[in-house]
Amino acid sequence: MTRAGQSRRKTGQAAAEGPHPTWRVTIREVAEAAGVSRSTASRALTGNGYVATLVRDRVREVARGLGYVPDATARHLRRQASQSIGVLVSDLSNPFYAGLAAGISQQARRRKYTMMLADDGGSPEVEAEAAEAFVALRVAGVIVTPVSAQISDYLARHRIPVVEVDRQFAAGDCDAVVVDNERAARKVTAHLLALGHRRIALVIDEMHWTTGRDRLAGYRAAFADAGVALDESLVVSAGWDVDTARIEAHKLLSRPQPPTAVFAANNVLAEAVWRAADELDLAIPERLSLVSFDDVSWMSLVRPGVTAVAQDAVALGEAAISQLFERIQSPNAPARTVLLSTRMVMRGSTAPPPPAGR
Amino acid sequence: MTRAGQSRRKTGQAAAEGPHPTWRVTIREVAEAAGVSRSTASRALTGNGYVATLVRDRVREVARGLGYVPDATARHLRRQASQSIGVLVSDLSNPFYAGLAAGISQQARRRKYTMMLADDGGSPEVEAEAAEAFVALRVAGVIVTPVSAQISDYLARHRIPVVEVDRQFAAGDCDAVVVDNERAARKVTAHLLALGHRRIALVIDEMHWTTGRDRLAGYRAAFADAGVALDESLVVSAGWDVDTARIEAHKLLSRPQPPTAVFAANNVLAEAVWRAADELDLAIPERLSLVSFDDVSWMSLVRPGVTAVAQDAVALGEAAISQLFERIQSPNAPARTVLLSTRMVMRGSTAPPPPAGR
DNA sequence: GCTCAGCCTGGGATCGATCCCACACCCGGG
DNA sequence: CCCGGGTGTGGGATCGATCCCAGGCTGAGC
Repeated sequence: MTRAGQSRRKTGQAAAEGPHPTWRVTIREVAEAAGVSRSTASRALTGNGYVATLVRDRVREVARGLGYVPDATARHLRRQASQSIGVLVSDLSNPFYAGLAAGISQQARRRKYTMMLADDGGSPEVEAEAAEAFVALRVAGVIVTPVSAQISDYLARHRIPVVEVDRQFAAGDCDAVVVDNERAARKVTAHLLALGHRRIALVIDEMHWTTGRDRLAGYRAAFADAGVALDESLVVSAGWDVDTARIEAHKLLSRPQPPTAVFAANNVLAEAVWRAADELDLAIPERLSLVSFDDVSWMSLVRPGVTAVAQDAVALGEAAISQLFERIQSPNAPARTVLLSTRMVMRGSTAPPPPAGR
Repeated sequence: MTRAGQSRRKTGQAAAEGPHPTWRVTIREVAEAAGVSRSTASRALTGNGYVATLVRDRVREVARGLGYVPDATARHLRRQASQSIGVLVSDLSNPFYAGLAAGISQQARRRKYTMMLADDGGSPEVEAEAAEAFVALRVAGVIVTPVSAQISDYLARHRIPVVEVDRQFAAGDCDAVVVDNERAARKVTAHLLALGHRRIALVIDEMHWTTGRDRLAGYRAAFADAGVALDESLVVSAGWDVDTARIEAHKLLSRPQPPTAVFAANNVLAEAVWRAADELDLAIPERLSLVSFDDVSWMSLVRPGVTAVAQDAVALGEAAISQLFERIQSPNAPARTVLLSTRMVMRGSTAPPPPAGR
């Protein structure tokens, strides 16, 4: 068997070599087969500049016959403009990020852009690495759920348009698409307070990024609104993955004075609390009320369903990409933050606290 | 404000222009700033060929100072070898595909490859489009969950290594990583038969691809093994998304002679059946037993948990990528199909049929 | 002193597509 | 008859990085 690509045809040689050429077809082969110059072939295929209709059709026919696919690499190098965008999320296995990526992917395709996707697993080092790869590839723009403040700045220094989604680090310097975390958190906390709960725990991952900070602020604000004192020991940092969070939640729920309600700051934490409650045989909502930020499909599968703040991940992704394209169009417009609305989905996981818990 | 990139520096001019250059730094600027030729700078940065240690360090220092990031586009064009792989899945919002992508992404990063991801939504046209984009980008290889037989052939014709995952269309001509669908399906069906079920429905999406065909075959084989006659009307094509499948499942479960057990051929269908059973107030497992192919997280959150065939999507992705790299290394080795094992996870969703249902 | 090998550097071609520019041709109007 | 505008084509430079090759230099061996 001949090793593929071993023997490259001499340039200038006739290009007719059977139905399946030994080597990748370039515009040169197309031009030769059609009996025109590379320039003419290029014009015929791209549609830029004058070409006789007859010639254009012939060239296109020949190109199709040879299975010619223009080399995007070469085109981008010459045009100095790439047709791909970079997308950087924290965890593809999390349905929220997966939905985000799905939305972006769909819209990118509609605009004839390809998507480079990286998953940083929440690590700033990996994030930086991925950003460098995007710079190296000269992507047209990047959509990122940032885990460090440096990333947007780094990309901006390299003149790559950036849109931050979900979280926002470079407010004012960089476009962003986020939801009103504070407002939504305030509303669900108020809901629990209105039901009569006083010992409401907040299970959260971090409290410095916009998501964590604002959800915490909303939770606090709801207490202030209701004139209820807040027990700071009920704000629990529970880590990033289900397993560690489950252990933390377990501890929280087995305290001498356990909370009567839990507000989980995202879907992973909600899953952890759900599992912990199950381990401890704490009936929801009779013994424990639960609300979640981020509505994912399992929350409507379990009984009772989990009351949650729904943010449409797909819509978030779509908004991010349209923001990105606007930015690409007008690089010097002032930075803009788009605020998407959330919806509170009432299900069965909340009820007044048990008498003993008051 | 000056429009970015408007005024390009004359080549040959001194490169020292403040901390943040107006334009993207190329190897030419680095070379000039370090007082060497482009060739030497290239050798210094890549480490190929002779460079004096002193010079090398100086060039690297300068490059770092200028924030030089080599243009991957140009490098690939010259080297005729790309550092990205293409990944094409059917639906990123489905946790199975998301997990697959996550596994691939992680391993790709370890090998310093970037990942182009496309989501074809199950459409052969979109799949073909994406494949063409991958060819245009001259990716080093492609991992695909195929929806048509043409795709692998098309990519192969363009000399791009391909690995089919989950489903397999081009058996023998193309590497693949799959699970033993028939065996697993046979086992879970046998489990239901052993419990005493006779009216066991198979809710499935399609029956021509390897996944559908083999799961169906396994289901059939289990009946044959048990010497039980199979009611063909219990094999139901329920479509691709939760909503249409839920409607089909609803119809199935409200038949005059409903099944006492359902084998759902994937996680989407299992969700649909679960929801339909809930709508009809059919207690699981008392009135209806349920098993699923594909174990996703909600199946251990609901009560009772869903008995399922677990296939590790992340591991599948990792196997696919290592297979792909072997293929890139030795393009002419014979095609290989890797069979990953599955695990049957017993939970509470199966029980003997109700007396009336026998 | 000369040669030769090994070290080190720079010039220029190259990858594939694009695009500017020069030029050729045709036709109508002055 | 000549000129100019519109149409159509090809040559060659270009994008940025790489890499082959020629050639300069040094030092050791004869």
